[in-house]
Amino acid sequence: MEQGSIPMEQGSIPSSKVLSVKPLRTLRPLFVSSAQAPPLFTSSPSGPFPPGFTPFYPFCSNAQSPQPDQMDGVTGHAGSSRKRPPGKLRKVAKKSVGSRNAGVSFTVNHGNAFVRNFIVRCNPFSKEDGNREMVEYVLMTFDAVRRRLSQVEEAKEAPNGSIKRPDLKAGNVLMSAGVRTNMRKRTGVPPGVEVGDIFFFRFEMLLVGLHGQSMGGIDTLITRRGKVEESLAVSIVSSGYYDDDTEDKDVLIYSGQGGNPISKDKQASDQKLEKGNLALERSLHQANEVRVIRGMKDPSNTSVKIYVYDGLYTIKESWLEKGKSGCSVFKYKLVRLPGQPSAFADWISIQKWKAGLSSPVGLLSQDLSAGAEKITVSLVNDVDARGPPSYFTYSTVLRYSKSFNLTNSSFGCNCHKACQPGDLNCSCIRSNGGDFPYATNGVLVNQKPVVHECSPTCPCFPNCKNRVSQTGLKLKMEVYKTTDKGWALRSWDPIRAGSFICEFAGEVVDSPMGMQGTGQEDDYIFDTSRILDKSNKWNYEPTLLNEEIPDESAENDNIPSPLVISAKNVGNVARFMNHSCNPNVFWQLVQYEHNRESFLHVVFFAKKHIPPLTELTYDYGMSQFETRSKRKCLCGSEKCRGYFG
DNA sequence: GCTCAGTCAGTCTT
DNA sequence: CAAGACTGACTGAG
Repeated sequence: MEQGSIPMEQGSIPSSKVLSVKPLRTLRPLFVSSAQAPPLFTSSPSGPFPPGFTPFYPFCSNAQSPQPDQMDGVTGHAGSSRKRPPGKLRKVAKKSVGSRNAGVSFTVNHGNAFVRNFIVRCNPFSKEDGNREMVEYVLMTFDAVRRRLSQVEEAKEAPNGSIKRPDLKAGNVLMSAGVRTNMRKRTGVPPGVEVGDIFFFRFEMLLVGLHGQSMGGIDTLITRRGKVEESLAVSIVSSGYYDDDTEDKDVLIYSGQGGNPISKDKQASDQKLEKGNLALERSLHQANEVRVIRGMKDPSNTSVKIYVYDGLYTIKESWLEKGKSGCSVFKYKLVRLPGQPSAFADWISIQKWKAGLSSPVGLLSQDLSAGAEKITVSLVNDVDARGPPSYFTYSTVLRYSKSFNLTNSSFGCNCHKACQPGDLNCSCIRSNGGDFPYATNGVLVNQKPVVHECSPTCPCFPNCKNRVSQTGLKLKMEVYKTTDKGWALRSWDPIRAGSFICEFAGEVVDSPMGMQGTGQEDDYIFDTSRILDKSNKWNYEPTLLNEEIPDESAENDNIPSPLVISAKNVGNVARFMNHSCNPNVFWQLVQYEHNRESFLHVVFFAKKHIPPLTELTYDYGMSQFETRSKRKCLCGSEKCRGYFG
């Protein structure tokens, strides 16, 4: 498959082989009407808008969204090919029941957006039976609260003592606030959860109704057969705590529960045919569908465990055998039902690719970056016979033609180790409003106008946790060809929400205006002044944690000037990221110094947990002006605006 | 730098 | 209500 690295220098291959690739980006240069206009302005379609902007929102086109169903699966990867379960969306009923009951359940009289949002979404109906939107909402809310609790704990500012387990605390907060879904237990798929979805905490699976135990590996459902009540197994988690056999992608040999010594001074014991084990035995005879969740190590951080929903299995056999401790252990053989999208199987394939035991179909180049990145970037085309993308120079950094003067430069901290969360003597932390912007594992806590990172000029250690975006690519990326959207970007590694993905590298240009009319249309423009739809809030909700709503107006006054970047001739993997109206990635401005001058960077972070081989997309936003170049959006999401650009 | 085993506080369901 | 289910972040040895 490997055909050597793709040419990075012009002239090394015949020009006939440099294909004119279909534009990935359909951004068009735009005029900034007012120098005073805040560049980071975001707004709902109803405004308000700042002076100098004329917003254009083609939201009305939802009903005639040009997204054909047959687009599902065309790219042949997990992200776009997953099938929505045959849902009982019951939209009409949901609306009427929800609006009638919501006010009864929640008589909170807060006028804030979260409470309104919360009442609409977390109505009794959507708590019992979910959908994709509800599942994503619950997961985003959980992680935002968890990140905030983690941030507060690390700064040792926790108001009610220490929070050793922010995941459990966040789970507790959401449970008591009723932010959960699919509470009605069921066999089969909880609506809104998709095969291949990944989870970083047991609580996440509990909150979306995938697995209803905060610790237990076997979840059961009590059923009635005539007068007899009995429990069936509905989902299991294979976590590595017992000796399960997880070698086969379609078969799982699962151990029953119990018998493991809880502490060092306790003895192992024989497992008993009771509780979960009994339920599994009944499910063997009932042959009901059992959800299987496979826990495994995060390949890019082995101290982190990830749970992968691998779809429905049925139990084919059970037996009793002697475990390593010499005690009896129940074993259950589960076989995956055919016709489901691949999930765990992808993880096995990726392992083999990484180990060099096999290659993905259509591999054109081992490293698109030609050594520029610390980790290789694969180039794959398994949809047609064409070659690599058109020529560009791979650069990992943003190139400024002139310095970018920022009025609020602070020129670094004086910390001499790693900067410590909660240390208000650190000027970099003070620049971030006192909150350390990143929590454990380097996840961004909140979106904000600008994140201030420590710089190479700061005396703190290079491993200071406030340099997340400067450490280079950490994820194994793949640039791959789609059938309808040109080239696209995805990761072989799973990505946790809030994780750093990459910077938008390229050349800073004065204004996209220069390109107009020259016939040199630039489809690789990134412009911070484009309007984003922020209806899906990513940040944590202060009212859930009884916190005051912070006043960010002061911070907004210091928003830097618009930043326009072209990645047409120079760029990194970010130039291959496509637009989506329901994206899994967002961008964030990050500022740090170099040679005593401050520079802005556009940095991408994961909005949700992203399974391997899922296309990475972000919202390109809307030009403030009506332009001729608005393009049909091919994102395929339910809330697709129809057009973008 | 990396992996592994050990430690321990922690929360839901039955 | 107590028992039982096992996690996740961290620490220190190898």
